Parts: sequence; C-alpha cells; structure tokens
Amino acid sequence: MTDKLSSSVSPFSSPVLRVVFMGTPDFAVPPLRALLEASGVELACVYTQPPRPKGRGHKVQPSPVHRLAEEAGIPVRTPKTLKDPQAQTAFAALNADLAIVAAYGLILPEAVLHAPRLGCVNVHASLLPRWRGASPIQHAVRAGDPETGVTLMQMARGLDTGAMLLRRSVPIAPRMTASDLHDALAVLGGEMVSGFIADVQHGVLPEAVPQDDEAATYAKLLTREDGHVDWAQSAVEIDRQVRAFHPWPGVRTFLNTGAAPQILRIIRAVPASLSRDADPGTLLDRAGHVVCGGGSVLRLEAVQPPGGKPMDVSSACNGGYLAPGMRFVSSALK
RNA sequence: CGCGGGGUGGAGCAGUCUGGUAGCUCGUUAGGCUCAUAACCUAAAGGUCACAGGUUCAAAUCCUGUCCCCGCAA
Repeated sequence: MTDKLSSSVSPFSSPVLRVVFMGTPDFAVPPLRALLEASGVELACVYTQPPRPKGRGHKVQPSPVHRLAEEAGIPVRTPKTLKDPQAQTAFAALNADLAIVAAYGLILPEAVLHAPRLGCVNVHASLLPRWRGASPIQHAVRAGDPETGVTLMQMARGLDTGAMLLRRSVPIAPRMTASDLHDALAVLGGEMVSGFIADVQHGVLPEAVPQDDEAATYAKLLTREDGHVDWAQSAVEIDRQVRAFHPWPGVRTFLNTGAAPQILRIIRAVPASLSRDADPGTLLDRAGHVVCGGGSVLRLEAVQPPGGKPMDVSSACNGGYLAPGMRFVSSALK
C-alpha cells in the first residue's frame, strides 16, 4: 500500500467500477476478456451455466467462460436458476455497479435486473430489433441479410427488448458461414464492451434508444430438424442454409442407395450458374452438381460421411460415397 | 463407464470374418495424342498397413494393451 501515491491521486478521478459478468459459450469469451483487461474495473464475480455432460463420452465440462474466469482467478457462480430469492440475494450482495451479460442462457428476473447501480447491459449478436432471441447469427445468414452486427442494450423485462445503447454492423460476405460471423461478432462484442466501459468511466453514457417493436423479428431456437435439406428449395436457399448452420446443427441429406438410407453432411456448397431440368436431389456429375428446386443447381464442395472427416467432393467420389446419378432425398422415410 | 464408425503410398477407400507376393478410384512425375482441355493413351515414383507386445513356419489380417480421429446422442 502506498499511501502517498493514493492520496496524491485526484479526488475527482473515477472510482473503480465494480462489474459482474454473466455469460456462457465462446461468444461470451471476448467480452469477458475485455473486462479482464480493462483498467479501473473490478470483476466481482462471473456467472455462467453449470458444467454439463457434454460431447462424446458425456464428459462433464465447464463452459468456456467458466474456464477463462477460473484461469483469471475470478470467483465463479453457476446457479441453475436465478428465480429463487436466495440466488437473488446473493447477487445483490455483490453490490455491483454494473452487470455485463453475453449469451448467459438464463432469464434474469426483475430483482437481478435492477440490483446493479447501472443495471444490466446485454451484448446481443444482431442489429436489434431484428433477430431477438436465441440464435440471431444463424438466422441472419439463413435469411440472406446483407449485414448484421452487435447491439449493446439496457436489459429490461422481455426477450431482448431493452433500449439500445450501442449498435455496430458488419457486412455478411457472400461466402460467410455462421461460424465466421460468430467469431467476427464475438470480437466486435468485446471491443464494444471495452468502449462502453471506458465511456461509463468518463461519465458519458450513450443515449438509450428504444427499440421499434413493430420491426422486431425473432430467431427461434434451432433443432437438428432445421438441418435437413429440402431439395425443393432453390440452390441459393440451400447454400444459405449450409452456411447458416455451420457448424451447428449442420446440414444433412439422405441417400437412398443401399438398403438402409445413408446420411451425408454437407459442409460446403455454392450455387452454380447452371440450370437443369431434372428431379431435385439428383447428382449430375463428379464435380458435385446437384439439381435443386426450380431447376437451379448447387455445387457441393465438401461433404462428410458418418464416421469420417470432411472431404472434398472428388474424394467422396473416389471413395465411393458419391456417384453421378445418385439421388439425394429430403427425408430418411421412404 | 451413453451408442457407434475409423486409422492401409499425397487424398478417399477395398482387403481383416476364412492368416500366405500391397489392390481400387484419383493425385503427382515423365512421355505420347490433340487446335485444345479438368479429356484420352503409355510408363514411373511413392506404403515401418497408427503404436507396442503376443500367437504362428508365416500377421494389414488372429489375441492383448496404448494413442489419435470422427458420426449419433446430449
């Protein structure tokens, strides 16, 4: 302790900002890192989803946020819910100035929203009010949006309905996958948190702009079912689906070649500038051209058989997974 | 201990059950043909069959152990 030094600091300098972070998956890691690296910030506690059995072998694994917080020596809490009064009291007892929330995975009750002096600020991966909800990145790609972005908002009751503090956009390049976008937006989110914290410390809070509820769209929770290719769709739509659902839930189609229908994952594909009048789902050649709805043609670039690694189409042909004339079907049911 | 598939020249695979000279489709290199080509013809190079131990006259193949990769499901 250097009393002289601390006493020499201007009495007007901003005091340390006491922050709580709440987040779970990889998307939340850059925002958390931003807080760890910010000066004048005391990370009081990190909230994240409890470790769950995950992956092959059902091994119990802590979340990415959990891991990073532990490395940094920050206390971690993993309540199953924030509904019960005990959890709420514990949260309030942190006496935080501010909570930063990024893909936490739990609904925050009113008591939690209002506990920090400056409230809770959410990092959301879309240009609100478009794509409120669980999987905004995938839906932006799936819909063919020309751009998306990250919005920082003051959290309120309701699903991603709060007033917007900061909004930055990024273009969705034609060949971008949800995975590419996810990484770019996560980094952007981290930068925005840094900027926001600095603003707060300088006492310049961004103006909160209410969302236009009329313009809101919702990103529904994705399931595996969403990854089944419907070959009646156009090549452009299927291409978007492939990019939107990479790497999860992944896009798969079925082959009715053998006795048992075979699953094939489509890793990468690109619409071809051809059209062909044939049954949708027909594989035309070893280059991977497949007929889609309306005679449009999609060229498969990379596929993955069950138990195998992703491979390009020529390899899949050489290995006997694909052969011209084969017919992909939209459903495993005959 | 959630279920399952796999590791064989640079790529994707067959061969393993029923041990006995390393195979297929490509790629690469050289040459040929062609107005030309991702086409075609000819030739060549390239493999400790994941690793370790065991059985055997003989192991990619059978037995035991280890490492690594992946699909399903969550």
